[in-house]
Amino acid sequence: MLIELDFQSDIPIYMQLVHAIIEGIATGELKPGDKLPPVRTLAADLGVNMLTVNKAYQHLKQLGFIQIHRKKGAVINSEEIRKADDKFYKRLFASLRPLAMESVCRHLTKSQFLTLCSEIFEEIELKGGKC
Amino acid sequence: MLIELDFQSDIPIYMQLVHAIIEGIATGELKPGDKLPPVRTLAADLGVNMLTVNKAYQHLKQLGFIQIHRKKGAVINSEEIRKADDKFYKRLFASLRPLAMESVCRHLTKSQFLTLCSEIFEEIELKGGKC
DNA sequence: TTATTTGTTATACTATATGTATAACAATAA
DNA sequence: TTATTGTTATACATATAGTATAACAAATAA
Repeated sequence: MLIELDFQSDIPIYMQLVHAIIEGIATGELKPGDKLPPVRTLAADLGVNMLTVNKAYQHLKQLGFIQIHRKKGAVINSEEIRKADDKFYKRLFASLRPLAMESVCRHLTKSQFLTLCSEIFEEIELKGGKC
Repeated sequence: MLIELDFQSDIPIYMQLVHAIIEGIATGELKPGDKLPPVRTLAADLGVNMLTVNKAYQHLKQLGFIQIHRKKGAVINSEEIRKADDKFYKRLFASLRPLAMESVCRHLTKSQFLTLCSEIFEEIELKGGKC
């Protein structure tokens, strides 16, 4: 799995890592039971500190996407465990709201906004994700 | 215009302010030419520091939503100035992507995601916004 | 011209977040 | 037992967020 980091981005490195791995799960590249690389290995590969990778893994664990065992390492969770719950809906809604608001201010129609969203989902389908 | 802040939120206060004002513009509550309160006044009303409000105004100016004059204060820009440009599309896309990815991981279908977005736009329309 | 309003800037301080660098600790599978 | 792996601790640097005060600067209105 190829992970590209943008060290100039205002998005923290550990968050970019979280996003990359979630994208891997969404597209089916990472399947339940798959192992993530050891923190030391991934840190070396990406040229970042071990603790940065560890922070990303902890975050993914918190979100329910992986389980972490000593020695076994980080493993992708089963699909059941990561189902959308009320907490997620609230977070999703709270994230989408300001984006929609600014879009309306900038004269994007509802239709244009939905089309943009559709494009993202089509990209996921193209890579093998089911949605 | 009523602005409610959540001091416990992980979203910075100045950013919550930015969102609130953008929402006001989206719904039509704030129209081109309308004045925002002086930084001191708004800061006092909200119980935050003057510089926090100033930061929000600077951010809104940067985004093209307001103009700031000495003495006259902050004024909502004309609709033309805040049209969506390539920079905004990129930002919007970059923000939507991880949300869509995580949604797919949590078994939201494309259709469910689009419905959720639609609800937000309907809320905007209900409040008088055009989209 | 003068006074007032308003945004702007400067300084200082606190707390938190992000990231690096090292090193040691602890569990567990082989 | 040993090697691997996650975990934790320290220390450090930098940036962000927010508060508190105060002074500066422009522009409008009297």
